[in-house]
Amino acid sequence: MKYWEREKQILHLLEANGAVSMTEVCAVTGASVATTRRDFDELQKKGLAQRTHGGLRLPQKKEEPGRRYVNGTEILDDIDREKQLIAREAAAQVRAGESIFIGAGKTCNMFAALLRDIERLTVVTTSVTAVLELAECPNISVTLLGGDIHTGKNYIETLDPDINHTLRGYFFDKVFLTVEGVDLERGYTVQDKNRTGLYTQLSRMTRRLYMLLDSAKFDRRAFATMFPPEKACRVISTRNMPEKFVEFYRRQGISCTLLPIE
Amino acid sequence: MKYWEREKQILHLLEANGAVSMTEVCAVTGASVATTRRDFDELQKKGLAQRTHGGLRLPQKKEEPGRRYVNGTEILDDIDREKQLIAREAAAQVRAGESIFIGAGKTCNMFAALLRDIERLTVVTTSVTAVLELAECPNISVTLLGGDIHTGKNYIETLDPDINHTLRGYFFDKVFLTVEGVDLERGYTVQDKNRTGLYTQLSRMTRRLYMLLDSAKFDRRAFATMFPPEKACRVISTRNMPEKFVEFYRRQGISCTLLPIE
DNA sequence: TCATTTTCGCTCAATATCGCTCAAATTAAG
DNA sequence: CTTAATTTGAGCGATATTGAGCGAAAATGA
Repeated sequence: MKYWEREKQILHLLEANGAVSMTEVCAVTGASVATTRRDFDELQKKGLAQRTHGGLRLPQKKEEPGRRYVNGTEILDDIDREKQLIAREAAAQVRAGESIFIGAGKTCNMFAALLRDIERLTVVTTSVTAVLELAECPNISVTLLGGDIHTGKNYIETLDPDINHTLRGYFFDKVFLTVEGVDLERGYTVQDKNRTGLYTQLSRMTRRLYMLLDSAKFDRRAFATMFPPEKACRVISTRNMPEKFVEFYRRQGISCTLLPIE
Repeated sequence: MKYWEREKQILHLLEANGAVSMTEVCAVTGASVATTRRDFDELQKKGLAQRTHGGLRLPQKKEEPGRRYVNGTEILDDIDREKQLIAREAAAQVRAGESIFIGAGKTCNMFAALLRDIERLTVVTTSVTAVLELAECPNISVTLLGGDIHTGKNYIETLDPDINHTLRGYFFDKVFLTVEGVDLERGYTVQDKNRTGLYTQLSRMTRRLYMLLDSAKFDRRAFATMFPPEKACRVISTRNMPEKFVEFYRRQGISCTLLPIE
């Protein structure tokens, strides 16, 4: 019997019972204890199981800090479904060879995860979680702007009040941002005032500023105002966008993509 | 029998069972082991299967990009056990209220994960993976230096050739670094030359420069030289450190902690 | 606490498989 | 029909896997 057959059987037993004994496995696979021991070593080295005295058990999945951000693109509710649709539409706008900026937020994480196959892409971001989605892509050059670490519910970002020095000399084909709220009087608002400087600067460094807005953002006001709603060049949202916003963007001549909810 | 016929049969068997043995395929296709071996090579080169000893199996489900870095503190082998010991000893050196720098590497990730309960800690780092370990700690102020993203086997780091501007004005109580290799003639060496500038600068910005060295580092040379071995203030390693290094550090009067392997 | 039993880690020999080279066979081209 | 190119099969030393034995460490039970 070959190794992969034994491995399959062992893992099968493991998933069924949560743990298996050495003798049990030997009986099932027909291999000697020495071989089974080596198999256990192998499984442990792969991180698929954990050795104990006389057997093997499933690795206890510890919910360590920081771990949860790695599933920051999971779809958990209806709003997340909207975010996913918006992210997909945004990713369809990106072409090979472009230079883009990605903001911080769950929509932006989802967006980043969809860019992996685009050739010769240059990405600049303040989102540590977006970096995780793209770090291993050899076709993508990723630059992370430095600063103090701030955590949101679904993302980690860097914030630097003096970031504008670093940005000098850059130009982006497209900039993709999310915000905490949009309001027709106050405009786009975010929770952290240190973000307003960066985002305002970015709006001057590109000709295509995309705002990614799910329906939870409308008529909400966060602490700090960034810029008025007509500053965005393009808005990507869903058909859940309130009528008065649709009306407003249309009057301002701002291209507004309203995706159908499946 | 032609190649594509065998290929079709092999793939069919693979999809049915998840894996096939060499002899099994030989029996079915009627070809010799040498030919079957070549077929296996071909399938692997095309990415349609993965070779193992004695057979072929389906390519294991690729874990999503970024995911693997989140388990960047797992202990998988003896060297990792050393790293964990070294990280624990290093963490014991850190006091509440201090300002420290953490380098990039698996040892540094483990080290960072052990700092979560220290009060009023200020951490500066270039390691994105270390940030993940500390991001959610309200008692720790984390600053991530910006730059281009580079990935190692167990870590993600930022590299910026002009980083020294950003560092101006900082002072660290302690700096914790790892390297790719130590050599008595060449000193500490790293793979990426852009790291040497930062690390050399750091050695001037603290009175306590700790080098975290597991036994895989000794007598290895990486591409770029940083600084001579006597530049470190303190070395944390294990009793596996070769005698000539022990001797060297002792003669230089460098404090050298050699942890017992459990 | 101490003795017994099981399990562990290690080494060593036997076996199977691998990678490689070279000759034979088949196919393709002139 | 001849010749070159490709594919196939076999042999051989090197490497990897396997199973058994043995002393040490760990779990078990009185």
